[in-house]
Amino acid sequence: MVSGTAQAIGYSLGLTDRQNLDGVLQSLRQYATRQHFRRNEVIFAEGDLARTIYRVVNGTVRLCRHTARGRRHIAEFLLVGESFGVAESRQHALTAEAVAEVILTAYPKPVFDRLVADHATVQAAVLAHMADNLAAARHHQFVLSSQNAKERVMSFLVRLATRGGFAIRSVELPMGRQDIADHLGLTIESVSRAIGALKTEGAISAAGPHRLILNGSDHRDPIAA
Amino acid sequence: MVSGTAQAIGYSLGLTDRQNLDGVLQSLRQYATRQHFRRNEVIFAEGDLARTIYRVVNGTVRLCRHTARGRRHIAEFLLVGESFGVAESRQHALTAEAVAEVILTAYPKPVFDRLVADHATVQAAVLAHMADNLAAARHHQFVLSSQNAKERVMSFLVRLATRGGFAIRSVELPMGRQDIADHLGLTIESVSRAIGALKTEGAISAAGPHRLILNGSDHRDPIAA
DNA sequence: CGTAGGATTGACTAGGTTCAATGCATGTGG
DNA sequence: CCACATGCATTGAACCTAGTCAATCCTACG
Repeated sequence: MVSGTAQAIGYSLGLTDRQNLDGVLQSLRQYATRQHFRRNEVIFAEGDLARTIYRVVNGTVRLCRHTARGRRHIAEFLLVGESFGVAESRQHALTAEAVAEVILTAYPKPVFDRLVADHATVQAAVLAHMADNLAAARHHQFVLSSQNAKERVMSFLVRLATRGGFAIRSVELPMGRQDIADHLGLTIESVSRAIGALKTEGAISAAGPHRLILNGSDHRDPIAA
Repeated sequence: MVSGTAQAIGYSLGLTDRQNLDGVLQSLRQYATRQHFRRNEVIFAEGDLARTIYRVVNGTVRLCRHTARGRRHIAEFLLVGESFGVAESRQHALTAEAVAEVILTAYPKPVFDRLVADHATVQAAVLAHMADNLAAARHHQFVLSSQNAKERVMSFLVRLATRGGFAIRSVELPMGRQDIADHLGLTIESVSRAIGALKTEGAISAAGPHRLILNGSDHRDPIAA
């Protein structure tokens, strides 16, 4: 995911930028295949054997869990340039689905695992990747446990906007309202109303349901606030 | 200097046998110190430099985050035998506090890091440890986003009871109601009412506020349910 | 056009929070 | 040994946010 920690570890070990996870995968490009998935198509399911590591070339992926009672929780969205399936030891703990049309690069896990076993710098990259995932998961824990509907939606928009680098004011929402709801622990109606409220407050503006603009430099971290 | 020493230790102790994190820490026991903290004492704070890895010898630790508005979120509790501070690259992302009197074993991080860098089996252990943490964090995401007050409390009790091994019916709650509330995203009153409701339903019984008994084999996984 | 799927809005309800009071231990000083 | 204070936990009542159920509105696409 966003590789803040990866950078830090990389520097502390005197590595170059190529030794983050992307660089590692790059070095496996001769083993890579390109895969294409349609909207809502399952990439792998919870419990499947983990044979492949993926990197998003285009589109958006959701990592989710379905309950027998029909409830669904989306643990994470993967955007362009982000990788998933790296941490799994044997089986996938979550289901991966294409939010919309998705193109992925697929790397065979055995080859990757061998690279990990043989190179300390690769191991550091994997550790950093997992540390990033853990930090993201714990941030989301905080959002879910301590924020109301409007705050959750705003946190989500800000995180989307700031993924992978510096703040951007214009946010594209590749996923539908139901996906957002299942990620934030809300209903689709509450998400809609929260977005509406943020619009009337002037915190955001809309250029269609899937394109929002964050107004003001008010994107302060709700944790610090 | 540190590097050579750590490597020598690794070899001399036959690290291949010590595949989990506990075994790894065990091999560092000559560098370990014992630390003692009182109830509510801060072990390290968010933002502190990560110099030490801890293992709980006795008592319970909470990993939490305090906001400027006075809200608090407890990401995780650490019980006897569990380790924390392993994942941190440079700074601690969370604050660690003693829930009650706590005794910890402290391992200097530089020595540990050196061991990690030099031994593939140690790296595998650290990766497994982080994968466990990530799985726990994502499970908690699910609890927070998809369950109501009673379900959250029940999930919490079941997880406490089944930590580290097989199901136990009698659960000790080392933490107070406020800690549980801040972990589950509820208020102290809702936790109290949920426990009361579970008692009248017969799902649990109480032998004092800090000792509960889980009745029935009804500890079904709410995810599968 | 007309249809279909998603998004929005409205009215009502329910579950959790808030505020406030009471209960129940433990500990301390007279 | 009792009286009181202190810190949690529990209980009660009013309120409010988000959920539920249902209708309507878009907008993209045959």
